[in-house]
Order: sequence, then C-alpha cells, then structure tokens
Amino acid sequence: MPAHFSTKERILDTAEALFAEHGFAGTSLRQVTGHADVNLAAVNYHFGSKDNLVTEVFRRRMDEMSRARLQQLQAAQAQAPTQLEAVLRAFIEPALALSLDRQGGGAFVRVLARAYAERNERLRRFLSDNYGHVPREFSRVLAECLPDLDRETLHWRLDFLAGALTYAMADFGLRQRGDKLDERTQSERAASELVAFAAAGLRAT
Amino acid sequence: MPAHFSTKERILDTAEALFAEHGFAGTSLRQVTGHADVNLAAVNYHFGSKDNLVTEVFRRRMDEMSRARLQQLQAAQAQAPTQLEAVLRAFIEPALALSLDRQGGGAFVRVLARAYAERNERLRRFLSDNYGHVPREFSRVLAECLPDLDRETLHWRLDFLAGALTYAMADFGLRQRGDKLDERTQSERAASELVAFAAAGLRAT
DNA sequence: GTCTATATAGAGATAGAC
DNA sequence: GTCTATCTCTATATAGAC
Repeated sequence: MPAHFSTKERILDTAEALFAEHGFAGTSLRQVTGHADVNLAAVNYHFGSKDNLVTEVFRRRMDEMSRARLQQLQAAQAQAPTQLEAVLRAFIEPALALSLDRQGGGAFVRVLARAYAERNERLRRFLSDNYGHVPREFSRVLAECLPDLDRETLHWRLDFLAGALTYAMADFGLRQRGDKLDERTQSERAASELVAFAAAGLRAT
Repeated sequence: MPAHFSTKERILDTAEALFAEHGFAGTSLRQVTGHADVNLAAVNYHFGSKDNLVTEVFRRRMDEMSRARLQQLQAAQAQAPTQLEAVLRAFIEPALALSLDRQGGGAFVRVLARAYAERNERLRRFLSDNYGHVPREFSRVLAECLPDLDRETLHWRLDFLAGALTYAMADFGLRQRGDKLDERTQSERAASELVAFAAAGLRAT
C-alpha cells in the first residue's frame, strides 16, 4: 500500500484499514504485516503488542479530531455563546471531515463505530481517560444553550446524537460507493442534515 | 448457566451472551461450550459451523422483533394512518422491549449493535434478505406521514434514527448497571425519549 | 445425541543472527 | 531496524467409539 512512509506508519495505515473491515479480534498481525509488506516481527518491535497497536491507531486520529472539535467550539462560543446549531457543528463536522482524509481517515470512522460496540475494558478506559473531556465539555455548553431542558433528558438526547453520528460516519463509506457524488459534497451534506435533525430533536418539548 | 434447557438452546443463550461481550471473532467455540457446560463437538453437531451458529442467534430474536414491529405498525395505521409518533413507537418499542427479555434479550441488543459495525458479507446478506422488508415498509409509511419531506432527506433522517436506536439499545445495558431503576421503567423512558427526539428531528424544516 | 481424541491450521510473541 | 525460525497456545472442525 503506501510505500513512501516509514515501517511504523505503514503498519498503522494498514492496521486501521483492516480493523475497519474485519474488527480487532478478526484481524491477525500476519494479515497486517502481509498487506503492509513488512516483516511479521516488526509489529512487536515497534508497538510491543497487538493491544498497543490498537490504541496507537486510535491515538493518531483522536488527537486530531478532539483538537479540532474543541477549537471549533471555542470559535463558535466567541461569536455567539448559546447558538445551538454552531455548537452542534463543532461536534459533528470534525468527525465527518475525517471521512475526507486522504490518509485513511475514512477507514478510521468505521474503526470508531466498532469501538462503540466493543466492551473491551482496556480500549474503553484508554478512550475515556484520554478523550472523555471532549464530550463532557460539549455537554456542559449544550446545557447552557438549552436552559429549559432538564439534565436527564439532555443526556438521553446526547446519547441519541452520538449514536446517529457514529452510524452516519460508519455508513458514509457505503454511501460513497453507492453513488458517485463528490466526497466533500457528501460529507457536508451529511453534516448539515445531522445538525438540522439533532437541533430539532434537542429543542423538542 | 441455564441448565433447564436443551443443549441447543443452552448453546444459543451462551453464544448470544458471549458474542455481546467479546464479538463474533473474539468468541471461541471453546468459550461457548465451556460456559454452556456442553461438549465442544456439540456446536458442530447442532449447527454445522460457527457461522451458522451466529446466524441462528440472530434468527431467534429477529423473527420475534420483526413480527412485533409490523404488527404494531398495522395496529397504529388502523387507528390513524399518518400519525408520526405512533409509527415511530411501532419501530422503536419492540427493539427496546428486547432489553427486558428474561432469556437474554438484553444481550442480543448488544449483539445487534455489533452487527451494524460488522462488514461481514455473509451476515449482512442474511439480515438483509430475511429482515430487510421491515425497514423498507417503515420507510414507505413514514414518507406518507411526512409528505412535504423530500425522499433523500427522509433517508438521511431514517439513518440517524437507526443509529440513535442502536446506540440507545446497546447502551441500555450499561445504564441499568449504573442506577437501580426498574427495568421496565428504564425501557419505557428510553422509548418515549427517542420517539420525541426522532419525531421532532423528522419534522424539522 | 454425546463423548474423546485428534487433525490441521493459524494465532501472538520472542530469540538471536545479520 | 529487520530478518528467519520457532515456541507455545489456541482455533475450527471432524472421525469414530459409545
């Protein structure tokens, strides 16, 4: 596959694509090193274990996505502190934008969808410890946008939003294969459709 | 575990619980037969292969859920053909009701969440061939409930609903462990919250 | 219908040469 | 940093006795 990168990066790219397709348990290190055209022992040399390889695949994309979400949230609040749609865009757009990434971000969104279904304690703790502050911050800001909504109802609705976003992201790859629409157009369409849907759902009385 | 059922049923119950916890590839037949307290060879005797065991786990619950959804849809339409909330309830309630099932339906909703993340062609074709007519029928009826909504927007929003429902179902098990609320109360709360959220989202202009 | 025993293959991980 | 070779374990599946 990508032959112009280091062994470590080739392993990460290939693992990401295979994890998206076959899951974590369903992907063997032999498949990874075979497709990446590196030696079998290279995974244990560079990452120590398969578990560590999994978390490194997440770290690479989650660092970037979390940074983008918080930055866009800050920008939205600077303009209009309680504008619901702008806050939702800050949460949704960086996630869907990953689908456009040249270096395999489209595979990562499907990896992320798998992570939600996983009950793997190690992975869940890694994601919660390192990136849990992002949804918490959005939850805080959204509560300010919707002062009349009780906290419990807000939390239910945020769970629904997370589910819709995850599903939209994971399905996005399939839609692309279906029609031949421009990738950027698809992603922007998905984002604005979801912002409108979620905003109306969150405002429901 | 359930010692008062046949070997075949014990295998199905145990496989369902383990698939929910560790995924399909992550669950070995040795784990299944060990927890079910049956012989290792019994799986291949009763189901032929691991793949067949997976589809049989789905068939048992999906038959019941699809039947309940279509029946409730028919009842709703007999009363008021284009009442959006009633149609949504027919789609949502049978799915969340599975969480209450004594015989492990709570595990199955997490298995279902995993199925969405899977790209396994065999499993996808089985589900699409056998149960694809249900979402298609709901899509048709919802289009009648929302005559001013263009088809493409409707399909986006139905994808969001499917994602929110899947996520809510899968997460439901976690919530239950968190607080000590009555199971039936929890499920009914989840269903009515999602109906309100989805109805508002679908009606958004 | 259930068992033991085993065939066959593939898994993750590591030792040690280069 | 990369290789070969291999250890050890576990996987699915099946043959054949009871």
